[in-house]
Amino acid sequence: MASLAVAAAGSAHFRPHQYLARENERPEAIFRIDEGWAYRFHLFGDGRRQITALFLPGDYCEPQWGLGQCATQPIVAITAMSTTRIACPPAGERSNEYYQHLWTALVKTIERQADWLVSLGRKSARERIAQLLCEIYDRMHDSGRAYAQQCALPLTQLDIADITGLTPVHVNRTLQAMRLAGLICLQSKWLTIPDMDALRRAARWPTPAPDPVSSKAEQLPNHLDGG
Amino acid sequence: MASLAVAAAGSAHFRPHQYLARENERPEAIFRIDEGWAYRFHLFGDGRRQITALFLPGDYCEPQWGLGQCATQPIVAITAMSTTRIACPPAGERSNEYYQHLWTALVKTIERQADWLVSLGRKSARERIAQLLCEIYDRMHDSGRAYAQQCALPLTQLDIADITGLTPVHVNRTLQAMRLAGLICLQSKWLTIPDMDALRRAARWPTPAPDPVSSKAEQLPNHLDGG
DNA sequence: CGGTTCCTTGACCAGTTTCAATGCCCGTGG
DNA sequence: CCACGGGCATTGAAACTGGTCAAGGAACCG
Repeated sequence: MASLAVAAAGSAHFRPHQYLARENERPEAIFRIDEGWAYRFHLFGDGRRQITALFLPGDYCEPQWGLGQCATQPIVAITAMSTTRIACPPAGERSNEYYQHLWTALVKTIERQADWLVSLGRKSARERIAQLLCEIYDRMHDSGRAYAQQCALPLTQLDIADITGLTPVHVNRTLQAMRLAGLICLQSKWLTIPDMDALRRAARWPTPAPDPVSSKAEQLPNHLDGG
Repeated sequence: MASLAVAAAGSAHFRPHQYLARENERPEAIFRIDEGWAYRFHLFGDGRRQITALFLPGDYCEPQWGLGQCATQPIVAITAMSTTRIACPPAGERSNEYYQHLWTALVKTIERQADWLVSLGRKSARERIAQLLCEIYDRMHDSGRAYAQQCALPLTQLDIADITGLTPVHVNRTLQAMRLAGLICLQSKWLTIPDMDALRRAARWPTPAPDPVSSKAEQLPNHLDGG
């Protein structure tokens, strides 16, 4: 994707666990990620944590700042990162190109979050983890950072737990089961997917359309009949 | 909020359970909702369903169509609806006002989804339902449709289940417990909240910042120390 | 090489689901 | 006017997925 080179204003680097933004802070620039990973999260007073977005190389972090919004959730680096700063111009000086570019990124964010809502709301532990790995692989692939069936995966099991809404212990057990089933191979922060289709099936993602012949009416919510 | 009257092009009405959009359809207009409720959802082949967005009066449905995207998930009306159509102009004819207006709506969507991710990933049944009711009340209040401590709530318990990622049976039990606890009063599609603060506390929402004095380091994930 | 972080495993527990059945409410039609 | 039927709410009992607590071991880093 052509990037917003016009507005580029220098670069920024972050170390692991360093904050890219804190809650209620007004960022003065959007970061285009050239290298490294980060995540957005919510932390409860009692220690529960939920990660609500993953930022991979090629992503904008975060496009919604472009209209002068405050950051609503903190963002921290997972790995060392190198990014390009894209200044947030005042209202009068925003080009159509600027809007369209970030708009596209916003829409992608919404779609990914919607997929995640489905995952957290209705999928089993194995399905959630499979979906996460599929999504990560696809995104790494799309940005040219996957090789053969492999890509980097710098997440700890605790991170995976806080993305998928599970406990680290259960993530561990589920990963082991998936390894045993030959679905994945995961060692030293490196992910190998021997059979992508199998993993996608395990994730129920992307969702294959239900067969219109075999799917009987009674197995669907019957108030979805289209009025 | 000033609406995009400029681009308004007639109105559209829907009956309960009628589709506003189907998957992979390219909508020719955005609907500004004047009256009625709708939701976006994902349906699995095996019957599981997850609702990923709720559209209430005053909302745009869906701002992301404004760039010519396809609908990625179907949307159906909950109640009878009346809406105003807002044409999606081709790339060359989009005003800055158009972009800013819908941008704001997109960002709000992202924030609501992020809150929902936290809810589905880390909250108990009671917290999720409390959060849902808080959010609905707030949104109805903001659009001038709440009176005293009350507002309409045209959702069935099955709908609530598919929003909160629970089973209808458990929603029923949890609602009863909340009624018993005096947190809510819910009858004939009408919601009364005797004590908004109590309900907000039950929802852990909006999240009160953890007390910097009493929150010891060891009860927080210790890799969030800011690098 | 010492300390910290992360992974792994076991035993037990709890919140939520599943299955099944009953009853209510309400719109429809005889 | 009342019987019927469908969707929805309610309840109980049993099962299960995933959570909690606890401890040992491997891997990593300065």
